[in-house]
Amino acid sequence: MNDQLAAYLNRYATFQEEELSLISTFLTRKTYNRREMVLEQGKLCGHRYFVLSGILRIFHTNSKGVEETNLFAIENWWITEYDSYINQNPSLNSIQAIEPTELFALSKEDEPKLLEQVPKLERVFRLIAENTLVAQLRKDEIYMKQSSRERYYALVRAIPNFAQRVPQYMIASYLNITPEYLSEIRKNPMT
Amino acid sequence: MNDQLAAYLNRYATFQEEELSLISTFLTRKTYNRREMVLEQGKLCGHRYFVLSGILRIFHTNSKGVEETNLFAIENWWITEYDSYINQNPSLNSIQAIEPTELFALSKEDEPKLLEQVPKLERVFRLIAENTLVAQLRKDEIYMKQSSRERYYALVRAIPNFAQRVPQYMIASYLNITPEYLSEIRKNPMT
DNA sequence: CGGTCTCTTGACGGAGTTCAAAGCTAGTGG
DNA sequence: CCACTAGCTTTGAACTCCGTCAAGAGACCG
Repeated sequence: MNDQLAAYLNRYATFQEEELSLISTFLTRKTYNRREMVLEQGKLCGHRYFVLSGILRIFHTNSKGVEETNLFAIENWWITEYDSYINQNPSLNSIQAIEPTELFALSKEDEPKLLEQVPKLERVFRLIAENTLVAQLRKDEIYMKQSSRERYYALVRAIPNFAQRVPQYMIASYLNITPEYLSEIRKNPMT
Repeated sequence: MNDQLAAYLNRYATFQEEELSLISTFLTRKTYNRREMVLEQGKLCGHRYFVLSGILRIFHTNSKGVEETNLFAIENWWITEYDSYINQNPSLNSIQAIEPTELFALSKEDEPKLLEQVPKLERVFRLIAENTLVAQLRKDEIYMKQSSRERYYALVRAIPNFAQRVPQYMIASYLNITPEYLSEIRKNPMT
């Protein structure tokens, strides 16, 4: 079992070496290049992903042909296109590697088998979902009630180097502002 | 066991009558009047709630003394102040009944005991958490990328009678617009 | 019925958008 | 290893959505 994932899982429950090895057999390690697609808009999302290194983004192209970035995932995050993965609807979003990215993939078909063999993971996956929900609710509060400038600096403070690793137009879309206005914000940090 | 909750749980897994009765013993049924507080801002949130009838809202009073409503919960929703419940931080939000409301409460201390006695619920709670996350992500997409007018009508369409059951200033806050502007939107439905 | 809470109206201002064009940068191929 | 080019970022002017403030009109409760 990969050390990084083992350390991650042990934050949620205590796993024996054999359990970790067993879990490994259900995971596929994959590598993506810069800008490579992990999932295409319109397809079914059949996997959950655990990011080992790099950055993924979830986005779609809207009716005007403009990309809208909804989520990022960095190291040590589980991510998937939840609606498509859970309800097996065609995915409204694509998933793309921004940097060269390494990840583990767990398939939708394997998930129930894995949970049967390692029931402890049922709880771990619940806790992950709940923590993701708390993070999303926190994002909500920040993005609903704060100004664009505050949202930008909240993001920059939260993740060091993020602004250097991700193109500005993706950050602008995630923050729900235009690239032009983000450019202005960066020019005058503290009006 | 209450029929309504039994029907709800059976959507996620198959439960025997004895299991349902056992679950019942962990739940406390409570009734709240219009405008009564279920949880006060600043306290620890020690329960999850399943709404049988009525409406709850999660809100807080900001530094300017203005109420900000973050979430509503109607019939057949589980709700709690997630950050406080999960991480046992003092709650940043209050929970309040908008209408006379009936609910079941499950306490934080009882939850592990219940899950031990009915392990099947581990999976059910995971699915509930994941569905709540999907709903929240969907809200995010709508509220980040659509205009105030579109957000309002999306909400009205999604939940029949909602605008009649909830005061406008709470809806305005939830939609992140001023009551004044919501009033104008309602005056000119389709500019 | 009286008072408080809620909703509406209107004038004004500012944060953020749109559009168009120019300036950079970083991959790509020669 | 350099030059080209496509894509990204910056600039600026005009415009618009929506917030703020203040005052009035309903509506609901005891």
